[in-house]
Amino acid sequence: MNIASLPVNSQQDSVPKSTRGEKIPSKKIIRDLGLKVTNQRLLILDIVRNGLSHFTAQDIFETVTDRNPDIGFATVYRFLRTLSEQSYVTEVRMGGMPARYEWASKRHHDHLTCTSCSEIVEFENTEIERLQEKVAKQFGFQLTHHVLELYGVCPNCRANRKA
Amino acid sequence: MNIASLPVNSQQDSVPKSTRGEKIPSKKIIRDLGLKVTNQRLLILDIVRNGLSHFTAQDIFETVTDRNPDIGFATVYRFLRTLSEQSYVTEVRMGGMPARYEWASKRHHDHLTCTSCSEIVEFENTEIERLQEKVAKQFGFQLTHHVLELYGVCPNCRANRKA
DNA sequence: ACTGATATTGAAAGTCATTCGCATTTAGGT
DNA sequence: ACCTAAATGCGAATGACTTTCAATATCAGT
Repeated sequence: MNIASLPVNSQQDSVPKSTRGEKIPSKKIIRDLGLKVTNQRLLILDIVRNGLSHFTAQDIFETVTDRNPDIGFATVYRFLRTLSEQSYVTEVRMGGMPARYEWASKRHHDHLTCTSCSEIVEFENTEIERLQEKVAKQFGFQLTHHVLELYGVCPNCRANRKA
Repeated sequence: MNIASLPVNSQQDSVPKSTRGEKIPSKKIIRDLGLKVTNQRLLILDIVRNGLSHFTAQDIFETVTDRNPDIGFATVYRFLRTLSEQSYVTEVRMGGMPARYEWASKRHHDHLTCTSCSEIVEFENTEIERLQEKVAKQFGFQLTHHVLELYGVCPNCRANRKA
C-alpha cells in the first residue's frame, strides 16, 4: 500500500475551523512533548494527522521524502515511537508485518480486518469493554490496555468469492 | 524465560491413560499432516504437547537441543509454522516480540498478560465472543478468527509496586 | 531388507522491520 | 550571534525469522 499520492495537507478542512475544538497546532504538540520543533517532526506530524489512518512507518517515510528527500527513516521511526509512547498515536503490530499506526485523538475503537482485501473497519463496543474490565477484575488485574482485532471476510470479498 | 529444565516427557501422566480420550500419538499427527515422521519432528511435537504453554520458538529450540544437540533452529521454525498453518498450534504475535505458540487442542480462550512480570492468565468469556460475532454481522463480515489480549498489572506486581 | 525417488535436514546466508552509534547539524535560550 | 544540548542522517547492527542448497533420511514399492 502506498499513501504517498494522497492529499495530506488538508487545507480543504472537512472539519470546520470555526468551532471551539480548534485544531491544535503541530508545533504545540511537539512542544508539549518536551521536544524541539524541527522541520522533520512538523512534516511527519502533518502527515500523521492529515493522511490515512492505519499507515506504516514506511508509508510515512515515502510520503515524507516526497516533500523533503533529505530525511532519514530513522527519524521517522524515532518520532513515531515517541508519539506512540506518549499515546499520541496507537501502534498495532500483528503477525510479523510492519507495524501500523494511527493518530489517537479519535475515540477508542477496535478493528475488524478483512483477511482477503485488508480493508479495515473501526468499531466501538462499550459492552465488550465493560466485559473486559470485568474479566480483569476477576483475576485481580489492573487493566492498562487491550488489543482486540477481529478477522473475517468483508461483504465485498464474500460476494466476489461466490462469483 | 527458559523452559529447558522443565519436565517434558510427562510419563507421570496427570491425564489418566485409560479414558477413551486416549492421547493421539505424535506419529499419527505427523502422518495426518502428510509429512514424514522424523526424530526431530517427534521431539518437537513432544515438547510442544507436554511442555509449557506460551512457548517461543527459542524455548523449543533450547529444549530440543538439550535432548539432541544436532538439530537446527530452521527445523523448529519450519515445523512450528506448519503446525500453526494447520491449526495444530496457535501462534500469537504481539508487539515485535518473538511469537508465542501454544498447543491448540485445548478450548478456545484469550489472554490476560501482566505488563510487569509477563505472567499470562487464560480466560474464556462466551459473552465477549457473542458480542464479537454480533459486531462482525453488523458490518457484514464473516468472522474467521480474532485476537483479544488484555494487558494489565497482576495482583502480585500490584502489591510489590505499593511496597 | 534393499533401493531409489522424494522429503527433510542443518548450516549458513539472506530478509525485513526496526534500532543503534556517532559525527554533524540545528533549535532555541542567553 | 553564540553556545550547548538535542536532533538528525547515514550506515551498520540487531533480532526474528526464512530461504537456499548440498547432504541425509524416510518409506513405498519390490
